[in-house]
Amino acid sequence: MARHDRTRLPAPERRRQIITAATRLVAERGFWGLSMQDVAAACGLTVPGLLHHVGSKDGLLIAILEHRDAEDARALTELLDGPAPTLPELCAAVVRRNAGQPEIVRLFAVLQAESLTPDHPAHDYFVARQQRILQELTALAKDAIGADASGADIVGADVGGAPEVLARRIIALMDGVQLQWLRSPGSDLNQLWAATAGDLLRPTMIPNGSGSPGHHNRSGS
Amino acid sequence: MARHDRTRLPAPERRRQIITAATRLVAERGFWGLSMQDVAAACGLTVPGLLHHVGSKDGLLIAILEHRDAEDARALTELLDGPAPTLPELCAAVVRRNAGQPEIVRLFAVLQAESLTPDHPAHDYFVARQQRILQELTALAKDAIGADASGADIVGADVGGAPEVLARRIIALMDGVQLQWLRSPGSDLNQLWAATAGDLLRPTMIPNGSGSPGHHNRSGS
DNA sequence: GTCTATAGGACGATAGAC
DNA sequence: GTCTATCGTCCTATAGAC
Repeated sequence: MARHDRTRLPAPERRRQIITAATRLVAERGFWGLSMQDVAAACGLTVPGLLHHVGSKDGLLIAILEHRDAEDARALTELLDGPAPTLPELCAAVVRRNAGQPEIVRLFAVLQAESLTPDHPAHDYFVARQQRILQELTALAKDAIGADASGADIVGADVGGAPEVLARRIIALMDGVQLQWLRSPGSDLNQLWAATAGDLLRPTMIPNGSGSPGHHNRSGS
Repeated sequence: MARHDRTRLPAPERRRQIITAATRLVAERGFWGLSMQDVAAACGLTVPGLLHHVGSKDGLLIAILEHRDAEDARALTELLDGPAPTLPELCAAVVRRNAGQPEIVRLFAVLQAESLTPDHPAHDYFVARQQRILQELTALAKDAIGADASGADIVGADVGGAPEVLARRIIALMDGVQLQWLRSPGSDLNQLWAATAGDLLRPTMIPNGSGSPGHHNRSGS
């Protein structure tokens, strides 16, 4: 139907439209299952028209991830400009945000698994992302544990690796809970997280939410 | 080179070879990224030769998953024929087994994410699998909690009470830890699990543990 | 900035010989 | 049980007109 009668959008707006549509499609089929033709069709474009904006299929994926990074950074600064949140508060905030954008969470879940192999175009991105998140959360965990006198025994009473262990635990729980959430259409992520992980952190970490984070945690998975 | 000089294997043996090779390739690229040509090449076959055995691409995936089910069932009965293990013991046993077959773990990680969308050929399989595992683990968790004196009144009250929450927590942690393991080539899954989740279950499940899992909440499913 | 046209492969699957 | 040959479809990407 709509062949020539499509409005010619300005480039930035068109780009946003492309990224939005592509995000949904990548979330559904992964990168290997994504077809440029489908993306173009979803935007009312032809394939060459689409390629004019993103250069290549890999370029499209990179554009998606960069756009996601920008959005996350924006949302996070907004999230952290109030009083410094405690670790469980921060987790809850991230979960609350993710609960409203299942498409994005699914995008990261699919790409994170798909990109485990080194030749995936998003492999390096996700390795770097994983390291960054682990570092940031570990720093926050260090503050949280330091503020809690009895915190040592729930975290493991083990070596000095306690903060990193706690960070890894949180990341693992978040990833796993989100997967369960995505597979159960009726469920609510906030509720699922509170039930599954809430009282795992709260009674241990909560006393006086002090500490000066200055670190960022990115949402996603 | 090797064109006609390939040994003509008997069907069952050839089938096993195909499934083994395909398992590795699906683990690397997912189902959408899998090409029958690659599978055929890995087996020293042409594509029609491969299709003769598995019927179609979907048929190949089903064959892979069915073979996996059979293997898992075999390993599990072997695992459970001794004295009934406690919940953390069972977890450790599963982790120990998975640590030896990263390829299989990766297969499930990739397919589990990829099959979140309903039109994926393995969607129904993974929904059923998730339900089955949740039920089994919940039953075990009920026993574990029942053995805890302080948890006597936990069960009941609400729909999907404490045992299911514990089961979900274990599943989430396992999925998340395995993802972290797969992304860090040097790491050891047993160690990672013990550090991240080990003492999360032990102090809670032992009669005198000070853990307090008394928490009612509903979790969607 | 978007189009038509087309190149150039790779894909899954079928038919039929051996 | 495996092959050769081939079909039709889909893909990413390029060239050049408007």
